[in-house]
Amino acid sequence: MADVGDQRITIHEVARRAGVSHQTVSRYFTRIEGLKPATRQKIEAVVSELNYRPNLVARSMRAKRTGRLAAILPSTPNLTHSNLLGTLSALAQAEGYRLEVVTIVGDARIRADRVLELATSGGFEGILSLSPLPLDPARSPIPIVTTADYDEQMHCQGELADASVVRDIMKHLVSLGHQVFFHIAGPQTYASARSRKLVYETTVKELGLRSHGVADGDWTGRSGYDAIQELPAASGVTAVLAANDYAAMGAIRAALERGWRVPDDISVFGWDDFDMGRYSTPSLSTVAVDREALGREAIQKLIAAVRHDEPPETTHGPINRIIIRESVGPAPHSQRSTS
Amino acid sequence: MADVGDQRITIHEVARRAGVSHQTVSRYFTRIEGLKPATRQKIEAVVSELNYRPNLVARSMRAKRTGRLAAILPSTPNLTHSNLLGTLSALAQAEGYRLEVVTIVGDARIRADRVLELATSGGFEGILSLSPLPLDPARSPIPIVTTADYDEQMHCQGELADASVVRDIMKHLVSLGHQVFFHIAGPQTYASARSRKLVYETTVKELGLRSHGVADGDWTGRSGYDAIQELPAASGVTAVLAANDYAAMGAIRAALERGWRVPDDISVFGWDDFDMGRYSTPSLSTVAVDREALGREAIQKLIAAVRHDEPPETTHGPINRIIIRESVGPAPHSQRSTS
DNA sequence: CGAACGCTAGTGACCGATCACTTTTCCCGT
DNA sequence: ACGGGAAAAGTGATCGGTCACTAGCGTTCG
Repeated sequence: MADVGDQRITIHEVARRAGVSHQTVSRYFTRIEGLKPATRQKIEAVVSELNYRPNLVARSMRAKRTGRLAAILPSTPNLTHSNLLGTLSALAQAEGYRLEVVTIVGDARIRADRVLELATSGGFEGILSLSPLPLDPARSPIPIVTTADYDEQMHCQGELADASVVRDIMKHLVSLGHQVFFHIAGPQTYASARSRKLVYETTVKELGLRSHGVADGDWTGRSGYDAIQELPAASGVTAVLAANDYAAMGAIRAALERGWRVPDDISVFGWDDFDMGRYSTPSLSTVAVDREALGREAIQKLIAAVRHDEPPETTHGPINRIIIRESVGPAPHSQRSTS
Repeated sequence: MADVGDQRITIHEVARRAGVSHQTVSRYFTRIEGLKPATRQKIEAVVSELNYRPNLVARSMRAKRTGRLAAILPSTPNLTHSNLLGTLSALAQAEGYRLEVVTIVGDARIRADRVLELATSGGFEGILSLSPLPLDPARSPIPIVTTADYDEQMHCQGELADASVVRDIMKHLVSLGHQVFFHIAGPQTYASARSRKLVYETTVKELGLRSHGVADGDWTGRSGYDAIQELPAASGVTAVLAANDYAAMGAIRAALERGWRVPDDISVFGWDDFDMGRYSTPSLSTVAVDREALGREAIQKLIAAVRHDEPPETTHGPINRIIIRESVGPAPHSQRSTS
């Protein structure tokens, strides 16, 4: 048994047993080169015998540099974040940082509090938030970057990308003969949800389309289901744009239950390209978001901020890619006419 | 405007400005009572003016007690963990601990390494793992508890619960006239996947059923899709048990594409009760897992270990609940041997 | 009235690492 | 053989808090 009596092994204990000074042991862990082979061997033996590992808390207190970044995830499961996290982690690692992914549960105020706590805790050098935060970054002693997907400011420029896709979708639907539209929105606390709604409404006006309006949703299947179920029978809606794939799934279910065929009577678009959408019947038309590109950009921005470097110029290609699957088709010829 | 020149504000600076000793400021943050109102007010004023918050790294170095627990999530999206995390967080908070949820990406070895690093970092008092870890808990200086869902040892006793559900499902299918079964398994690194497979095979023998065997899956929709697509046309399989809902969705898709009606020609069972399963067509028969109960139990066990208390006796009710939806029906051209 | 006690506040050591600086050792050229 | 300089190793201070102990002061009670 290595450690006896609940006593944590310290660098001094290792130094004592190896017959060297504590500083030499410290060097062993920070700059491997610059030690005589004999010395290194002595230390190595003791370290592996005691199974010693430096106390990172103590290290980071003295050294200031912890080499750790935190990625804040929302607790809502509306993100396919697995790939994204892998990418982020790898990128951070390549730059010499470790990425710790932290999920914070609770309402907006609690989450902002906890993030501020993380920021002032001294444990991290920078924070990357993947969810909206009602937080003034100036109150934080370390850089906080919000991903482009949710960042207000970035959306002023990123809006074009988002906008063009929503417009593209609607134009495509128009070319298939659709004329009456319906939008199931996401929570308006999310900039991305706000943006999609805004562009939807703008495009309706711009192209002179008819819209049955916008339903308030919350990303869930139920919200999509309810929205369609409450649609008047004579609304004439033939094209539905849902805020994400869950809502779209619910919408399709409700439509089928009302006896509307999808896509023969009504077309449905989702957003996010969740795994399940490919395998459901009908399979889901959706928008694949290149979250990797967004994440890459965000973490590069963060690392630059941590290092007090100039932020890298943002050069991303197309972020959103439209995927047409079975849930979208031509508008029914028989005009189920007006309200 | 608060902090000037990148200089972190320390407790001494606060003490100086408030005209008290650093220890008094420390008391202000640890034990609010025991300060004269006048003193407290002076400190409060300075604290809010400077926007000071204690450095948690320094605090936990001296105090040893960090009050923080880490919950390790797998990066695979096969868990509906949102509710669970809320529950865990609340329970921990009630016991005076803060729960930090950490997602670790990478293969098993990397993840074990990172967990060990977290354990020895001094930042946490205990670790709760929601994914399998190839790690010897004895190597960790702090308690590591794995949730019942994945823990080898617990499964020896928890197996009954799991087993009875798989058996119940199969018995139900038999009562509907099904005789030829097929199992799409999950990764065998997961104890839960192993257990389901084991019980499947046992029950096949026990009830004298015919089985087309077990396909190796990885929780994904694709693995379910491929498994069904590769099924020989004359296999005679009429009942499929998938390891989770994703695989089940893929299986249904493949079946439909081969011209098999679900559930008229073939019945499919999932596992996990994901949101989408309720809204897909056909809706998915599945098993709802009371992860909250599992999580509650696990975190209580962890906190007991951290405090060197006796572990609480495990008293959970039924964990798994079978949900029958449209994807399951009577066997085709029924030669029912029913009850 | 004084000793005992409780409450509030202060002093200096200490947690376990690294940093800055100093001392010792080693190697090499003349 | 020796001086010089680089490489290796050591010494003590330090990061920002809390802990253990002590000092001052007002209140209570014998």
